Amino acid sequence: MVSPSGPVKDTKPDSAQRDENSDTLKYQLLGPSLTKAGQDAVDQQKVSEIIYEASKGSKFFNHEQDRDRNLTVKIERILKEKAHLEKLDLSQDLRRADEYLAELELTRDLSQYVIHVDCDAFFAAVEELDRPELKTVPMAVGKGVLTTCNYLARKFGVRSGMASFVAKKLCPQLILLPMNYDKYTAKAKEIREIMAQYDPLFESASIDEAYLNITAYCAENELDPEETVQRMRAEILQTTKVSVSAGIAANAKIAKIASNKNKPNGQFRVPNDRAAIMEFMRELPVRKVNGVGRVFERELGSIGIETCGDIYPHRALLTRLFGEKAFQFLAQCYLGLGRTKIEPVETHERKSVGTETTFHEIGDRGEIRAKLDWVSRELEGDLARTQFKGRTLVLKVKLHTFEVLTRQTAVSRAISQAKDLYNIALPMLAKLEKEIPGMKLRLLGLRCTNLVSTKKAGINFFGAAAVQARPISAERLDLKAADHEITAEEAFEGAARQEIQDEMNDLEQLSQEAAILPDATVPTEPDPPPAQWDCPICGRAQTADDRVFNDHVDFCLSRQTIREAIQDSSETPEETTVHSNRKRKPTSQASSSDADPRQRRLFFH
DNA sequence: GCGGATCAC
DNA sequence: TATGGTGATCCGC
Repeated sequence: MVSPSGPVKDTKPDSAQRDENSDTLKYQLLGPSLTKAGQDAVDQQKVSEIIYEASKGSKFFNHEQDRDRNLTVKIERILKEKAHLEKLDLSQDLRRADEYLAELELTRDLSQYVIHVDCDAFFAAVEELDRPELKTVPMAVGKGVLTTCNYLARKFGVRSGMASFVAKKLCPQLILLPMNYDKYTAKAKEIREIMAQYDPLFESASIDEAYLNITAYCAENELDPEETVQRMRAEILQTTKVSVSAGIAANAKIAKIASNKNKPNGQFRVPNDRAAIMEFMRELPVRKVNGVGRVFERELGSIGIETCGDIYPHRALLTRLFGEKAFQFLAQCYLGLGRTKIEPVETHERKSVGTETTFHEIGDRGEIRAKLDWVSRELEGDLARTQFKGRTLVLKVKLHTFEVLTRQTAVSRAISQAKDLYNIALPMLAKLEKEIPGMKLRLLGLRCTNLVSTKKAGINFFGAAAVQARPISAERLDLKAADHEITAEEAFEGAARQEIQDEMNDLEQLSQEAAILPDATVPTEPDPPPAQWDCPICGRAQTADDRVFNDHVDFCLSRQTIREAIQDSSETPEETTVHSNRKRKPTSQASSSDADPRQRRLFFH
């Protein structure tokens, strides 16, 4: 935690500097969804005061204050660097920037009609369908933190992402409803069925958002994009009783921005015309662009970039101040470029599976282990559902101060069982406890990365569905070259190997079905000796050296697995008990693609 | 490759 | 009294 020695005296901070940046902090506390719709008629000044007063002195508040101070320091560095750069000869940087802009311009594609469809206050709207009387009162969905609120609630300054007790301060009569995720999923499905008629390859960006390419539909039906979208929105409203808003543009980035223009129950089009697009972007606050959050907004603002049009005069500085990726992202913002390729989300390759849970502050080591046990089992279930194993395990903790730490361990073999997850995670946890005496947690999470698919290999190798299996299969086959095409022979070998692996896994799973996690819930474990830890599997004392220790645990795990597999192989029932569609967790799919500032997407045609 | 940070929803 | 869960990417080391 950076603690600047005393309040920062800055020559020209964001706006006005009062008592220790309370302005920027208050702005920070307003939350991330400030730029969303429905806030125009709200007295932000008053709202921020109320939030500030409600939060003051809490641990959350103190953490936000720390972050705010750190950002102020970082911005100071940026400003100093900028002043330094301006004394130099930047003609090289300027030329490079202009070359890149020219190169980007060549990729501009105005031939497609892309739309972004966004349900209006979706969760709240679905609840209002069941209970129409809620339409006339301010209402929000979510416990602890709000996920959505209706437009009446927004009039009070209530927003998604806000702590509910703060929302109650802003609007004491606010009705709070618990989430009904299954209900929202069902309604989302109805809406998607309609959207599929307009673009069968549409892309779900989240439960309540989608991108469609309606170019073909417009041509076939001899309709304007605007008429098409009117028709689709009317159809959705009529048959599902949910209103949606839409943006129409030449690419996904602008369509997304446009869908917020006439919310709720409206649509907005930016014509497929270069001049119109450039003009639209020129006055657009950078914060409206997907990928620019509160932090980047402040950083950009500090050097005088508030709208996308402001990017151009600063183009020579951007790479040095924010990095290559950020420059490329901003260049696309200035030009109004974005992807035109819309594809089903299933074609995306998943990169991680994780679970985390927040609880009341816990300092007791036994209780923390019980939480780890629970999270391990949750993750096992999620991995079974998604059909993955992981070769890297990431432990995440949030301290009682709201500070977040992660630790990861690479495992030589892919794991998915609660017992393995727990056993790999425990040493990481123990090490943290050693590093942070008296550690108190408010969150614990586990995530698997470096995924390996456990889907049956069979048809995927030869059938049309091969697209999904390819990248992972390549890894499974130990192919070194990423772009290596899989031959039928290799595929067969891979499939055969997979069969064996699956069998092993099944045996493993069966053998552990009755087994309780070893030492999983030992209530009070004495502190490990300062220089050594006990291996969670064999119990032998090991050194404190990370690598040696982890290697040993890994070794123990694989040995144990083999032993159990042999023991149990005499009695192998037919079927493995797979955790089939158990409780469904709100796994909002990753919203895809044009979301990251540092991610560049070029589209050649 | 690891850990911190940012971002979206 | 009290501030979420899932997934992704980028940066600096």
